[in-house]
Amino acid sequence: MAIVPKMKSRVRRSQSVEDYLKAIYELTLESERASTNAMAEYLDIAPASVTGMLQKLSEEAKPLIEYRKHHGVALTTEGRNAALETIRHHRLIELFLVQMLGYEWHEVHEEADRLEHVISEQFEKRIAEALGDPEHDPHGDPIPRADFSLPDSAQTLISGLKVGTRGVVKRVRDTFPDILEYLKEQGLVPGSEFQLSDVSEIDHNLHLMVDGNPHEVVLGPRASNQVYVEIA
Amino acid sequence: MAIVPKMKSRVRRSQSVEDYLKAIYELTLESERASTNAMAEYLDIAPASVTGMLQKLSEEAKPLIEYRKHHGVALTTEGRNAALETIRHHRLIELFLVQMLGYEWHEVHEEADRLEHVISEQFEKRIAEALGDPEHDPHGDPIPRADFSLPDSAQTLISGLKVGTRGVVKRVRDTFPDILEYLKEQGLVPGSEFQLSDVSEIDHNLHLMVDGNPHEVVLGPRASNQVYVEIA
DNA sequence: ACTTTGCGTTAGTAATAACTTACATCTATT
DNA sequence: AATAGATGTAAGTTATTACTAACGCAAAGT
Repeated sequence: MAIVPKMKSRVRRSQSVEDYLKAIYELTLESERASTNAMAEYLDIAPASVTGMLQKLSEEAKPLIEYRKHHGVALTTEGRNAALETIRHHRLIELFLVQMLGYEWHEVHEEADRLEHVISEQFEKRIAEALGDPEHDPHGDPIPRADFSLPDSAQTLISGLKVGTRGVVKRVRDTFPDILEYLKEQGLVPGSEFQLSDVSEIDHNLHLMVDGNPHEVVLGPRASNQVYVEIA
Repeated sequence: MAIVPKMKSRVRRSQSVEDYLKAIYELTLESERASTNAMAEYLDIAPASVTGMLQKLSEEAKPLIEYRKHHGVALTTEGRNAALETIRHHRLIELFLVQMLGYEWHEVHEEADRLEHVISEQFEKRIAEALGDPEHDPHGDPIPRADFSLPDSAQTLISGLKVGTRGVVKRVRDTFPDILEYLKEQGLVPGSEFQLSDVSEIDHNLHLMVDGNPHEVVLGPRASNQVYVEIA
């Protein structure tokens, strides 16, 4: 019998499971653990369904998550790596769609959300190569490397800046397509330079002048918490 | 309320349903109707499962299939179009993987089988454009057009030729990956010229000389029924 | 026309992943 | 410490899509 080279043959996880892992990863960037309700809202699923899935996942032999009743959930190292692999897929696909297929910046999220679960290691490798092993996706989010390490990325939220500050947009989270579309219309994309002209203390609105856009741009808190910058 | 332009928003069919429709399409190229057992074998599924799915599908409001107990199944016009759309996806993706991502001819089938179910209309349009609205995939299979019409394709099986005939390989069905790999090794790919040197009446083996390959190539019936040619 | 036999169907079950409804528990405030 | 309101869990159901085992139909031979 021929000796077949041992492939790093990824364990096939269901689309659902991969989505749960991604959600936990994103939510535990903010706080230590992700609560059941936060998960339910993030995934647009009933809280009871989340409980069921978390129990199932945490009872497996080599658990991907660490779940404690009434005290939320966190990822194990295994789970974190699995989440990063899916996120790597997602972000590589987004860049691929923009660079190689001419998609617009704001059109790629849904497509990537479906494709990320079905592409092979080979596909991942080939688009990474074709794109020159990129470190950031079209929104400026860091693309996890194949070894699960993360490139540097902007951590300064635009909502925390002082009036008068000049800066460059580095990164816009892609959670809400409507926000993406709005920011694109206003010229607020990674690379745009701007100056913060005013901050309203009452409603936390940001007023800014974006280079190349003659009108003032107003960002509510929902939008301004998605935009990361580098101070000029 | 704003008037939203009516999108040709494809009905989302499950991966399973799309696979059933593709199978019926392929099998009804040979005979009028597809039998339950033939479907089961083609899809590698138990016959009872096939019966269940066919009943479910045929009881829908606008059925995609026409099913008669004990007498097999055929596609309705709706079903045929749905099958052709999936097949269009599959074949466009295969060509895309070869031309734009450097896949080998025989590596694309599995990847396309997964991707064909999840790409959007937009993705389909963009790769079709990028590839110049191609009419044939890397195996020479015709790519259905967006209006469900089919380009011409070779219909002459190599297994029907007389000894001494010279011809050009036009098309190799991609149902069995092992056959594909073997044919590629022997240099029998679309475009290859050959001469049929002998036909064994006993075991129906074909013996041929392929231009560029010094050795004689032998094809059993399983392989030779997958290869279509044009006579020189 | 009768029977055989293979093909197809029915019936009953399982896994996955969602749901709703009703109940339990935790936490913050009094 | 008691308790209201927020958050979480349990139980039971649904939809898909597969399975096995056992029975029924139909086409072909006698």
